[in-house]
Amino acid sequence: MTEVNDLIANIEQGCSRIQKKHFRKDDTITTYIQKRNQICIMVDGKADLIRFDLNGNKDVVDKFTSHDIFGETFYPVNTNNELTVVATSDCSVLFFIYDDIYVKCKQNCKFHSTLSSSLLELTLKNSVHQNTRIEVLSKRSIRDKLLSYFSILSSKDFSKSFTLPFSLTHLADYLSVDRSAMMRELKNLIDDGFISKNGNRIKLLYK
Amino acid sequence: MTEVNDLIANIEQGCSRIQKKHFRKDDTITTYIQKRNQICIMVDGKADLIRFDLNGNKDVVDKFTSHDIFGETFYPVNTNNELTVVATSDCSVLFFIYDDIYVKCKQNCKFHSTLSSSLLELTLKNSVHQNTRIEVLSKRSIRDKLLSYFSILSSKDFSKSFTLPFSLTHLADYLSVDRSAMMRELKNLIDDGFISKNGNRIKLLYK
DNA sequence: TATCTTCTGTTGCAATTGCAACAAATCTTT
DNA sequence: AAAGATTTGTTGCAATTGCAACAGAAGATA
Repeated sequence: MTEVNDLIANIEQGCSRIQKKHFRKDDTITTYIQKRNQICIMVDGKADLIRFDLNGNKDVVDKFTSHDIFGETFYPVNTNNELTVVATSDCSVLFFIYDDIYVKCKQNCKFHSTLSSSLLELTLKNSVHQNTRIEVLSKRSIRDKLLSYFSILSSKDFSKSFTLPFSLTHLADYLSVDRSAMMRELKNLIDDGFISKNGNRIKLLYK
Repeated sequence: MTEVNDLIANIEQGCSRIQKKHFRKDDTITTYIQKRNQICIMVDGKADLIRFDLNGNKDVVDKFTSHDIFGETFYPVNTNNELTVVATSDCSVLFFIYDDIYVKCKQNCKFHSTLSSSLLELTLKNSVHQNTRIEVLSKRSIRDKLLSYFSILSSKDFSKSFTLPFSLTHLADYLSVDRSAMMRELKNLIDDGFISKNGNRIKLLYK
C-alpha cells in the first residue's frame, strides 16, 4: 500500500471542500453530533476522543495520533451522550463531509476517484487497528489480554522482544482493565516465567 | 449512502479479477494466511471466523452475515495462529485481491473508481460495527456492557423497546462474557427495575 | 533547583465473574 | 410424533478483578 504521507498530501490538495485547521493543546477539535458524516484526518499531533456520560464522568473512548482517520462517520448514532475530540498536543487536522463530496460534488471533480482509494487505504488501516483491539478486548482475563496483545506486537516486530507503544497506564486503558490489577498480573507473568520486563520493553520467554 | 445491494451488484459486474463462489454449510470459505490482502464480500449467507489456538481450542472470533466485508486485509498479521472462515449456512461470496486490483490493473480498468467508493462505503459500515463492539467490550462490568449495548440498539431503533438481533447465547459471545454470569446480571437488571424482558425483546425502563 | 504532575509499584478487601453442572424449554429433523 | 440438538435458566463455589489508598520514581515546568 502507498505511503500514508502521500495519501494525505493527495487528499489535502485536491478539493476546495476539504479544509485544514490547526489546534493548540486542549482545544476541542470536533464533536460527534449531527455533523452529517464528518470525516477527519489527523495530519500531525495527538488527540483523545472523550465521552461525558450520564453521571458527568469523563471517559477516554479512543486515542488518535498522526495519520489516524476518525469522525462521526465511524461511530454508531447515539443520542444519549455526546463524543468530543480534544487535542492532547498541538495538531493539524483535515476536515470534510462525506456526503458533500460523494453526492453534491460527484460530476465536476475528477479528483474523487483518487480520494476514494486514498480514503479506502486509510480506512482499511484503521480497520486493522480496530480488529486488533477487539481481539484483545474479547479475551476474558487480564492475563490473556496481555498475552494476546504482546503476541501481536511480537509478530509486528518479528521479534520476541519489543517496546510497548505507550505507558503502562495507557496500556491498562487500552485493555480496559484496572491498572493495579494489570500490574499485579504483569508481576504474575514474570514470576511464572512467561515474560521478562525492563521498563517498557517486554520479552516473551515461551515457545 | 447507497443501497448495499447496488454496491455489491456494481462490484460483482465490473472486473474479471473479481470472482464469485458458492459454499454449502460447514465448507471452509477461506483462511487468513498469506493471501496477499484478500478481500471477501458476503453476498448472501452466514459464516464464522474461527481460530484454533495453541491448545487446539476452537474460538469464534467474529461472525459474518449478508453484506459484510471481511478478509485478511482487515486483520493484523499474526503468525501464531491461523484464522479460518467457515460457512454456517449455504452462502455466496465475492473474492478479490486488493493489490491485484489497485496495483496491477490500475490503468486499463476505469471501473476502479466506482469500486473504490463502493468498497469505501462497505468498509465504513464495517467500521461502525467495529466501533460499536469496542464501545461495548471496553465496559468493565457485565452490567455496563449490557446497558451500553442496549442503549445503542435503542438509539438505532428510535425506541425504548427493541429485539435482540441474536440469541442470548450469542449475545454472551458478542460481549465476551460467561453466559451464566450474563443471565444472572440480566436478572439483576430486571429486579432492579432497569429493564424488562420478554424472550428476545428488551424494554428500557429508565430515563 | 524546587515544584508540580504523571507514572510505576504494591496491598487488603469486597464485589464481580467464570466455571461446572444440571434441568427445563424450545427448535429441528426425521 | 419422537429423537436430537440448541437455547434458556439457575446455583454454589473458587478465582479473578476492581477499588481505594498510599509511596516512591521519573519527567516536565517554572
